[in-house]
Amino acid sequence: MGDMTDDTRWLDDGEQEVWRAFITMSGALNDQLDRQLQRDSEMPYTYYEILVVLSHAPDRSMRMSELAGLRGSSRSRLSHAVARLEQAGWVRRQECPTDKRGSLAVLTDEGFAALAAAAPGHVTAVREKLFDRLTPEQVKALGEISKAVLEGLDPDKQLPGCRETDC
Amino acid sequence: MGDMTDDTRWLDDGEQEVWRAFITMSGALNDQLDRQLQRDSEMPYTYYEILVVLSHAPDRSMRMSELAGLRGSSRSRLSHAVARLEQAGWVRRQECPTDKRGSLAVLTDEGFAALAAAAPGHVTAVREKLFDRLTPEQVKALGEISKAVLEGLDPDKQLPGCRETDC
DNA sequence: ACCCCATAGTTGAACCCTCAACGGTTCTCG
DNA sequence: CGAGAACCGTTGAGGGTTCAACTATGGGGT
Repeated sequence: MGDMTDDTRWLDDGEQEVWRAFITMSGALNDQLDRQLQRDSEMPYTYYEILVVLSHAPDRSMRMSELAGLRGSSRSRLSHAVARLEQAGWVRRQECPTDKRGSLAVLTDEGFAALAAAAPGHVTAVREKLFDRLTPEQVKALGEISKAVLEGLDPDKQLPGCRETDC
Repeated sequence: MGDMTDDTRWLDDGEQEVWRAFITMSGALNDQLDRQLQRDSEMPYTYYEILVVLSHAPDRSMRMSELAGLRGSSRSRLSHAVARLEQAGWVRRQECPTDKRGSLAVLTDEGFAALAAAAPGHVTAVREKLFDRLTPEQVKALGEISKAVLEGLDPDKQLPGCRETDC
C-alpha cells in the first residue's frame, strides 16, 4: 500500500477473457436457477438447499450448527433462514436433548412435500442450462477444476459429503 | 405437475458430484472475493465492477441503461447502486444532453483513485484463488466451458465486449 | 467448587437486491 | 399534429445476508 512499485501480477488478455467469461457465466447461472425456483416454488435457492440437506438427514433433523457448516453458511444466516422456513411451515425447531444450548431444525411433512414439488423443475433447469451444453469431457474437466479451486479457498468450505439423489 | 409419470432426467452420481463441486466452488469464490473487496476497499464486488466499466468509458461516463445492460443488472439495481456510489463521492450523475429522460453516471477523480487502490488487491486475489490453482489447459477449458454455458442462458446476458486492463 | 473461556444460537441494524408501480420523455403511426 | 405505446430512470416496500452484540450453556484447569 505505501509501496510505489507495482509488483501485482496483472491478468493478461487471455486470462481476462477467461475470467470475465467465468464470472459472468456463474453469476448468470446462479441468477437464473434462483429465479426459476423463486417463480415456480416460492423459495430462494439457498432455502432449497437447506431443505435438501434436511431431507437426507436421519429423522430429517439436524443441529443448526451442523446445517450451517455443511453449506458454508453463517450461524446468523441460518438462524434467519430457519425462522423464515418455520413461518412457511416447512421446518420446525426442536430443542436438542443432549445440549441445552442447541436447537434441531426438523423438516416437516409440508416441507418435504414442497421440496418434492420443487425438485423436478430445479433439476431440469440445471440439466438444460449446464449439462446439456457441455460434452462429457467438459463435464469431467469442470469437476476437476472445481475441486482444484476449492482446495485453495481459505476456510473450510470444503465439499461436505452428500451421497444423495436430488441435490 | 398434474402428471404422475416422472420424466425428469435426474442427475446421476457423477453429475451430482460435478454439480456440487461447481456450485460450491463458484459460491465460495464469489464470497471470498466479495469479502476481500469489502474489507480492503469498503466496496462490494458489484460496485467495483461498475467503477471498472466506467473507468474505461469515454469521458469516464456512461448512460445508466448501457451500464446496466453491460453487467446484466436491472435498471433498478443500478439506480440504487449509483445512488450509493454518488453518496460515497465516487460517481456523480449528470443529465444526458441528447435525451431528457436519460442520466449519465460519471466516475469522479475520487472514484478513479478508489478503484486504482482496490484493483491490485482484487487482481491478486483472483490470481491466487483461481489461476494459480489451475494448469494452462484447465484455464483454457474453463474459458470454453463458460462460453458454452453462457450461450445457453435465456436473456442476453451475453459477454459484453471489454478489451481492458484491470477487470 | 470456581472462574474463565469457548461454543450454540438469536437478535437488530445496515446494506444490497428484487419487484411492481410511477412520472416524465421520446417514438410511432394514423 | 396528436394519441397511445415504448422507453428511461427512480422510488419504496419486502426479503436475504452480514456484522456485531448478546444470552445462555458447556467444558476445562486449578
